[in-house]
Amino acid sequence: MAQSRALDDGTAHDGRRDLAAMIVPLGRALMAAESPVLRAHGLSMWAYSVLLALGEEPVRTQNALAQAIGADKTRIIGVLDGLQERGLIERRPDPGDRRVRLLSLTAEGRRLRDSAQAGIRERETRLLARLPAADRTAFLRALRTLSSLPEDEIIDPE
Amino acid sequence: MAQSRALDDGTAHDGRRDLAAMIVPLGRALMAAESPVLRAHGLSMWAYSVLLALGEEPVRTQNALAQAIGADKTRIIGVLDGLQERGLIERRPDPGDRRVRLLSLTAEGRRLRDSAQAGIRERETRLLARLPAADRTAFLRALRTLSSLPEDEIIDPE
DNA sequence: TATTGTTATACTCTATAACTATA
DNA sequence: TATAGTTATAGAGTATAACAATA
Repeated sequence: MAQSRALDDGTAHDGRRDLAAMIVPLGRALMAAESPVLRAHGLSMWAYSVLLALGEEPVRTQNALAQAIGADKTRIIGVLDGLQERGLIERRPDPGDRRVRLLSLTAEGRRLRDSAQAGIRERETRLLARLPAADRTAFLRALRTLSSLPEDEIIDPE
Repeated sequence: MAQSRALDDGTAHDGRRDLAAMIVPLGRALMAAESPVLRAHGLSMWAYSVLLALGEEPVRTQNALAQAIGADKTRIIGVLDGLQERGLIERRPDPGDRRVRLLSLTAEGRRLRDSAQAGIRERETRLLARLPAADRTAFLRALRTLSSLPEDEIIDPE
């Protein structure tokens, strides 16, 4: 039968592996790289995500917060409990609609988030230093473009 | 207290989010994009990974195959059973050491893999078309560089 | 009746440990 | 005894469904 691939090394087409085959393990390794920093700050991955999301913009409902970080609303309840007990976030009922919880960072939460993020960024910088400067900026620009696309357009690009 | 971030939108430093915060959801979306193609071919994500890994180079032990695709050796046994039953892979004892199983793709396995990969690549191409050509090539080059690093060097870059 | 948050349950995925067969 | 593969068990993580409070 016809052999449609010059080299049978999994790098058909333009000589690369599938995007997901490169990106997913890279993401896993990046999470593993973050983990000691987060552990030193007493934060789980989800807790750190929450701190980041609350810094981005004040969030009005827990459901909205959960969706913003790609989690189920039931998933983050324990996380919010822990952060609140440690005084890193505030969670109080909205006077206007006492069903919803207004979520915000405390000053200490902001400090901890910044400290953890600084450690993470430092490692990222060293990793990115392996790329030529031009590739690095293009990589980051492309990454920002792709990661800001709505998920639908990634799943089914036209 | 001092506000160390000009804008509190989670984009400190060089105006971007954490690498993992961009890459991990992107990887998830890419897997979601692959999933209908794989389902149409009757393949799970792990089964597809196995077909790709066997295409890259013949593998001598199941343990080595599992590690190559980032799985536990116990995790892929059911996957191999299914692929073998469908005649997509061959799995026979090594005559030299009958403990080990020699793993290889059949012609039909190769065909199925190529067909699935073609569908996946087509979607990827449309997605990457959203990037300027220069960014696209730099992105792919950088991605190949980073994803080919040993995991240790990503976790703890010097 | 609908919605927010919560709790309880079930399900999936993954890792660990125990077993067999070969060496 | 050590290793490759397999099976069985247990654990973590996640999603689904039921519940209480408020609107």
